[in-house]
Amino acid sequence: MSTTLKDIAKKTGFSVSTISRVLHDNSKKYKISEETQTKVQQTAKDLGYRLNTLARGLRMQKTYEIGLIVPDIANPFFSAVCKNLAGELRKGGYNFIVYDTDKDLSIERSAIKKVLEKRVDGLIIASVGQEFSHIQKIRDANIPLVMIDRCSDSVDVDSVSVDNVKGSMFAMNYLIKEGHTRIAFIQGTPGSYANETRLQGYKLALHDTGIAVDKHLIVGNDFRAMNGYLETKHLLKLANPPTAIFTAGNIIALGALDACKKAGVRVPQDISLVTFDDPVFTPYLSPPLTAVEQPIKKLSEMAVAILYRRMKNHHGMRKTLLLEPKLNIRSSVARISTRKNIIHSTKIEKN
Amino acid sequence: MSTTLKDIAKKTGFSVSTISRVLHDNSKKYKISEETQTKVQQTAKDLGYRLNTLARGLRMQKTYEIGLIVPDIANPFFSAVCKNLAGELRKGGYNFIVYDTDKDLSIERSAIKKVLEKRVDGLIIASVGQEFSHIQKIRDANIPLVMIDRCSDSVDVDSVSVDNVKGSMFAMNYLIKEGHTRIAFIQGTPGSYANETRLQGYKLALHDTGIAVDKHLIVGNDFRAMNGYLETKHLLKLANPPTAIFTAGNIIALGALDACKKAGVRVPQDISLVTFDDPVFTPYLSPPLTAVEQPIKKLSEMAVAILYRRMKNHHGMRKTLLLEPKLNIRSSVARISTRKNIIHSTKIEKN
DNA sequence: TTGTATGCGTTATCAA
DNA sequence: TTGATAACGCATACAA
Repeated sequence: MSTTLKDIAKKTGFSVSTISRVLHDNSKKYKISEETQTKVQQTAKDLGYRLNTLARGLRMQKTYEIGLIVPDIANPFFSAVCKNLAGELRKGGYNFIVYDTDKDLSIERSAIKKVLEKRVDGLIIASVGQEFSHIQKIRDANIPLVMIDRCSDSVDVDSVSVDNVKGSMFAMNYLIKEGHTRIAFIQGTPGSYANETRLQGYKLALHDTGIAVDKHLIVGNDFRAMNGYLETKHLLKLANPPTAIFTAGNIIALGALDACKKAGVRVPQDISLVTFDDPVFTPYLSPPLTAVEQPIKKLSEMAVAILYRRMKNHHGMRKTLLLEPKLNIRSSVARISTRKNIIHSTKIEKN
Repeated sequence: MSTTLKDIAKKTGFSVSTISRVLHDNSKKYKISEETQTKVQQTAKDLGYRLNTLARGLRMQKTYEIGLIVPDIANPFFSAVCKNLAGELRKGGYNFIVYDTDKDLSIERSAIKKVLEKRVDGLIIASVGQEFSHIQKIRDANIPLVMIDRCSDSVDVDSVSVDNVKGSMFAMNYLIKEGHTRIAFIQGTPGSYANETRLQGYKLALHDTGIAVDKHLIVGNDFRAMNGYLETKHLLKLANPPTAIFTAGNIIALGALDACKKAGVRVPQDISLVTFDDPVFTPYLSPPLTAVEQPIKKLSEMAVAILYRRMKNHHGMRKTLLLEPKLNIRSSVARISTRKNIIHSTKIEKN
């Protein structure tokens, strides 16, 4: 097996405590002679000594590990969050363990179990679904925890997330300002936090400007490209089609764009398109898409900051942060006049 | 603190071993009475007992954890690998710890150190750079290890990777078959494994078909969009510009496409474009890009399979797998005749 | 069917 | 300046 402090002790003739002190302590504290220090360090190197964090963690009741639980690490949003968190935590001397729950609540439950069994010092979680009682339980067990990309008043847990409602409203208000009134919303997975909040923003913006919500213009059922494609095709065939489409996620937008292209409908001349979420490729599409960007770096920094705070003080007040997204205006939206609107819809009807 | 076996023992009156057996053993082995079982399980639940994997790992010399070290988890390729590995390992009852080295060798070194200190049962690593002696050392320490997306004859380590050379050749041969002879290569980061192997395939394909390598057509220096943009702009201005561009990575291709669009050069009518790597968005670009797809799922499955094999047998023969990529032909390449070639280059010169 | 005792590798307390 | 010893929580060989 691997070398232990004991092995080094035997070899050098010193005691285990001495070895431990020169190897892992801020050894100066104990006034250990230069001589023994170098001797110990040398034989440690010779024997290929390697700290055993299991033993240390057990003894110290601290692992310097943070657990991260996300629904889908292949989603660019979460992989970016993951990367930023990693960098941020590294600064503080923490490592982290990632769990991908594959958007499955039962996997999420077992991930939580596993991560707690590992005695992580803290937990960052983007839960699936809208029901957070199992997360409340963790909090109640006094394990430092912060929810990200999700927040709920029904639960007493620290959280930092992006204001999806506001993001949607930014997009919608822009569309409305450009003269659009018939705006479709292609949803992601109904019931998911991201979808429901974005939908809410969509409705709110319409409501605020006195535009009636047309149920026929709210379509779709998941975050994939095919959904965007099919629903766009459907929307274009409507008797009174929308002049703009707002999609709940960028992959949906890809499908929507494709459907337009295949139907010979030009973006933005014939129809405008805006999407939530703004990964690397949106500026390079044809046309470059106007999109709602989420402040990922900020989100990660804040999550870590709040987690540290909670680790220091288990009983402080709950803290919830709502970060503001940003609308990146590019070339997928055209200003519209009533007249143009009519011409446009006539043209579409032939399709 | 949290409840331990001891606590349950005290409360129920049984010994710690009994508690341990009913809670973590395949308890039937020991013929423990139904009565005590239910009693123990009940109080375990009441007290909110949670296994401590540190203690168990220390005792059993096994952690059921696999370390994963990648250069950049925000890169769609690696985040997909990560996701697939997670699923694959979960099947076998293993968890995993991810480290993002941010393409930094010193971070990689410390990540390796950390992960070994955690006494992972195995390690999967996509190292940065081309020099693998530090990885050889891990192997020499008899820690089950498999390199992914990288392989080297200079090192005695299991590995599974994609045949980048072949991938490049697929792309190049297709271009050549379509009549192209002046084909530019926009590199990623020189010295990186991905870049060097892809470059090698580029050169080899030219060599095999008797086309001389023109050094002026090999340009670029990193995997980012700006690099693709700048170098494409430069290539288009050449006195004798290429009729096709092959980019070492998809983000480079985004920049290249953008440069063409801004210069009024049509893809594929005026210039053809092929790229290595094929994430979700390539089919949705204008035009949909012909691209080399890497077999990520297969790569992950094989990596885990080889790792398991190595965990069972420390001293088996070295195994290196080279997976075949696949060329997805879409609409970014045009057949070319000599005449068209000349017209094309004249047109470009005005730019 | 259940209990006792030991050790995994480390740190911390107390003593020398 | 260094050492002996206990404890962290668990699993297991051996006893009963």
